Amino acid sequence: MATPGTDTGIVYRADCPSRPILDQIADKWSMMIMAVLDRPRRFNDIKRRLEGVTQRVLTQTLRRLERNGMIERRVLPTSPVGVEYSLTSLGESLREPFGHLYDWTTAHADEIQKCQQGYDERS
Amino acid sequence: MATPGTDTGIVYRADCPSRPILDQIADKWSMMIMAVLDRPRRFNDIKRRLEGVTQRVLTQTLRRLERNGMIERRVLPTSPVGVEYSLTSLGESLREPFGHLYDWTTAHADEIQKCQQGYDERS
DNA sequence: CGGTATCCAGTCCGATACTG
DNA sequence: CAGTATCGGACTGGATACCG
Repeated sequence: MATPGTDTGIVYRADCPSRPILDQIADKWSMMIMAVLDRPRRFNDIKRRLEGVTQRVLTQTLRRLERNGMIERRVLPTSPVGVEYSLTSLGESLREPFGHLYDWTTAHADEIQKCQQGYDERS
Repeated sequence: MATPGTDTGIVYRADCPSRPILDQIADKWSMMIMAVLDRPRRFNDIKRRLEGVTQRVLTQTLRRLERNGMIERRVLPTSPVGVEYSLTSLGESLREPFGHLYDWTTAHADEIQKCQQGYDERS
């Protein structure tokens, strides 16, 4: 047995406050939506920028982000009606960590693909 | 209509290289596993630290992380057999962006909870 | 335009049992 | 210890239709 006293690693207990939050925000579409909201944008504008997202999923994700205080939903008094989504200051503050993650993915995309190929050939 | 020339926001095309990567790594368990791997750890050690994860899901997630080159799997010549997981240098480089995200969640946990309460009461 | 409602297929996930 | 195999239910996501 290893000396117990030296083992000080993280333990993610079920009641760890960051766990439910990661559940809510650390998914693909949430991150892409927030990346796209560099300024207020309307529903279909967002939809066009996230190639492949369905209306249903986009609506659901926007609702969840709104509930979590990341974005704000504003109905425009136009005809026909328009709806504009924008980042709150809370959401704005999340763009930076998300940005780091995004930068990391673009920087290491090739390396990851090579790892996958190697793994698949081995197995 | 807004002046088209000024609209330079991000568009996440389907062939954007970061999208499949986010699919693979931006999930709850992956992030928690990598946070826990501050040093090489064995399967059940990891399992104990991620309260609530099932053996099945942990195995699947570890396999995917291994395939993507984030972690390394090493069978220990012990009896009974042991298996040790550790971060690769690629995985190590991801801990920093993940760390930022984690710090953000802990820093804003209260604020998010209040937003959720407000939203739920309004609706 | 920006949704909601409904249906349905595919996927995920937990529980359980078994193995080298 | 560290898995694999299997099964059934829950949840998710896509397609479609319809609405204010």
